[in-house]
Parts: sequence; C-alpha cells; structure tokens
Amino acid sequence: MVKPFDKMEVEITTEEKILIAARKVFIEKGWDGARMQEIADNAGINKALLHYYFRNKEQLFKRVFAGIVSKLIPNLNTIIQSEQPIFEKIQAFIDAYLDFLLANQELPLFVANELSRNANLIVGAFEENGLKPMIGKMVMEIFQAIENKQIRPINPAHLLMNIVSMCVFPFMGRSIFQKVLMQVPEEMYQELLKQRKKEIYEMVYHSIVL
Amino acid sequence: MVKPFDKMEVEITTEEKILIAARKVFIEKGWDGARMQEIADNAGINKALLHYYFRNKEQLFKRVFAGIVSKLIPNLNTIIQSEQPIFEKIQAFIDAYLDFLLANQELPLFVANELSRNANLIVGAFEENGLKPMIGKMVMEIFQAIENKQIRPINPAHLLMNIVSMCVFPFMGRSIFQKVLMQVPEEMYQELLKQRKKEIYEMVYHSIVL
DNA sequence: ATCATATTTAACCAAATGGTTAAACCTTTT
DNA sequence: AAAAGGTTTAACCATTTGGTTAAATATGAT
Repeated sequence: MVKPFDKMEVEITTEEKILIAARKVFIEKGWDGARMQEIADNAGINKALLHYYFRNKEQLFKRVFAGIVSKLIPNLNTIIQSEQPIFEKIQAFIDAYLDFLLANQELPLFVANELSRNANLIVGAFEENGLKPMIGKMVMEIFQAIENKQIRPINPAHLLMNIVSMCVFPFMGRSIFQKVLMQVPEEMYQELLKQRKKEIYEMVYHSIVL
Repeated sequence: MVKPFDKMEVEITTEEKILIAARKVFIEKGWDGARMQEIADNAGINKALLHYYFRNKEQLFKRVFAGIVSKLIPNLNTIIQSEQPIFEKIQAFIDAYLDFLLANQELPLFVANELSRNANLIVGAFEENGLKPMIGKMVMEIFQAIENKQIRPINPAHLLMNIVSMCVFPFMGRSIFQKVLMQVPEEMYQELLKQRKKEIYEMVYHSIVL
C-alpha cells in the first residue's frame, strides 16, 4: 500500500531512531557508562521495545560501532589509492581526514577508548564491512619520493604517524588541550580546529620538502 | 616505638596498597568500568576496609586522579621556565614528555577520557596542587624566535599543538594506530615508540628552521 | 468484520554494585 | 592484664541495571 505523500520521506523507522539514540549515548558515555534506559528514553520508546529490536546491549553496541568505523575508512582509502603527486596526496589526505573529524568531533576518543578495552571489536567491524586501511601503498610512495629527491630522507612510518597525530589529537585530546594546556573558550578552540588543515599541511610540507 | 630494622623500609601501608590498586584499576577500566570490589581484591583487602580508608568511590578516584596529574606538570614546567635557546628547549620538552609517556603509557587515554566526562576534575586537581602548565611563556619565546629570524613565521599555538600531538597521540591512540592503521605486533610498536624522541624533534626542526 | 502479524507497553526479575553495620582482632599504652 | 585505639572482617541492605514476560494495541491482508 502506498503511503500519503506528506508522510513518505519524513518517516524514520523505529530501528533507525534506536540506532541514532544508541550512537549518541554510546559515544557520550562509552560502553560502561551507557544505560539501555537512557538509549530508550532518547529514542522515545521503552526498554522492552529496545530489546525487541536488539536482543541485548552488546548486539546494539556492535552494530553502532561497525557503523561508525565503516564511515571513515573508505573515505581515506579512495585518497590513498588515487594517482597524484606525493604533496597533493598528502594534502588531500589531511583535508579529507579533517573534514571527517570536524563533522565527528567526539568520535576519535570514543573509538580509541572502546578499542583499547576490547581489542577484537575492530576485527568484527572489519569483517562486517570487508574494509581495511591501505597504509602500505602510502609507505611505498614515500620511499619513492625520497629516492626521487622530492623529499628529504625520513622514516615513512613516523611521517605517517606524525601526520595522523597532528590531525586527530586536537580532537581526541580536546579536553586536555582546551582545559589544561590552552584554557580557551569553546568558540576559540573551534576556530583553532578550523585552521588545522592549513597549519598541518604547512608543517608537513616544510618538514620534508628539499 | 621504633620498628625492627628489617621491617622498616619494606612495609607498605594499607592506604598505599589501596592507592596503588585503585590507580591500576581506574586506569585500566575507567571510572564507569572500575569496581570497588576489584580494587579491594587487587589491594588484597575487602570492600569494607576500602570504605574505611576512603569514604566512597568518588573520594578515592579524586585522590588517584590528583596524584596522576601532579606527576607530569611540574616536570614540564621546569623545562618551560628554564633559560635555553629555543631549539634546545623544544628538544628538552620533547625528551621529558616522551620519558614520562614511555613510563606511563596508558595514562593519556585515561586522563582524556575522564576529563571529557567530568570537566571540573581538572579544577580540583589543580587546586589541590597549586600547579598549572605555563604555556604562555613558551608562546612568547616562539614569537621572539620568529622576530629574530631563528625560525620561520608560524602560529605558536599550532606549533605547540603539533608538538604535543606528535608526542602524545601514539600513546593515546595506540589502539587505533597499532591495530587499525599499522597492524604491527606489540614489540615492534614499542620499538617505534622509542624512536619517537628523535623522529619528532627532527620533524619539528626541519619544519621551522630557516 | 476478522484474522494475523508487527509494534508497543507496564510490570516484573535476578544479578551486580556501592555502601553500611556491628562485631572481632591486633598492637600499643597504662 | 586490661583498657584503648586503630585495623580487619563477614553479613547485610537499597538501588541500579540488563533483560524477560505476557498482555494490549495498531496495521494491513482476507
């Protein structure tokens, strides 16, 4: 049966409502801090219905977690796979990474946290999506760029570590940065974050260019 | 009364045993995941005794947290306050930071985590110790180094962010790095971490030297 | 209308958890 | 030896939490 036009696109299934609520609560509170009741409240339903859709907390969590992981990696892999000169590729990588981070600021801390408490979470997430980050290709290209005298000799693993660190840490360690080290108000910190794309690329560029 | 010699230095008070156990469990499991029973077990006592020494979980946690924070900051402040040329100072900063991190690898994730879930934890820890990181002086000195044409023009806030990011992230985001991005075994990752002192300094040096 | 199926709810349950109590046990002082 | 103080324990309690059950309600098909 066809639904009336004004009800068609707007509708969100209960399952979606639950996943949205669960995502929010899990990210905010972590596995240990998240409460099924709070998820139900956030989804506007009651606990029994929650268990009707997802048998238990673990199943719901895994579903949320897999959903999160599957969002970032394909994005980065396309860039890594692409054919462009090393400096352009690095810049594209930083750009894409920061776009994602700016739109999902609380994600890195959540992922690091859950991953460190449950190592095989990532295995499950990978298996479910069939995606893995292709870091090997990047390492190769850095080696080539060194041979071609495009950049100074540098250990590619550390260069990549440095780039990723500069991208992610201001988000993941936000509480430390903002409250402990810099002690700036929220809006100012957001302003800093927006400048990172440019600042990181310049840092990397100057540190490797010959 | 004086204790017999052979019992003097070795003895650990019950309070110390509790604090050591609590530190371990809190760091490992976080506030939400930590169980008073597990702390008691780890300290080799029972729950009632735990509550005799520390009235409740919160009090015990605050004590542990303050103890952790008070270990890093004085260390860094001495370096920041010291009078040495900019490059030496940066190197000393990286050295000291990495020494601390190598000896306390799980700390950054724990601190970031708890801080992001409870903002005023840090206020309490600061008040209790009267210590705050002196980042202002560092910013000034970077500005001066730019004026003196020692280093290229760069936003000091971002330079510091970059340095701290490269130092801390391989520890804080270890689960992401090791398991997701690099997929290397434990010993190899430890090897990488030990190389960071040199690698980070070289990265920073080349990125700002004129 | 009515039957079947999917959706939603209130009430309930067992286990875990932070915290309490009152009594027992040392160790030192008198 | 007995009083006093701090130290340690087993047993207990109230609340929270993940999860279940059985009944009620809506929705679409016959």
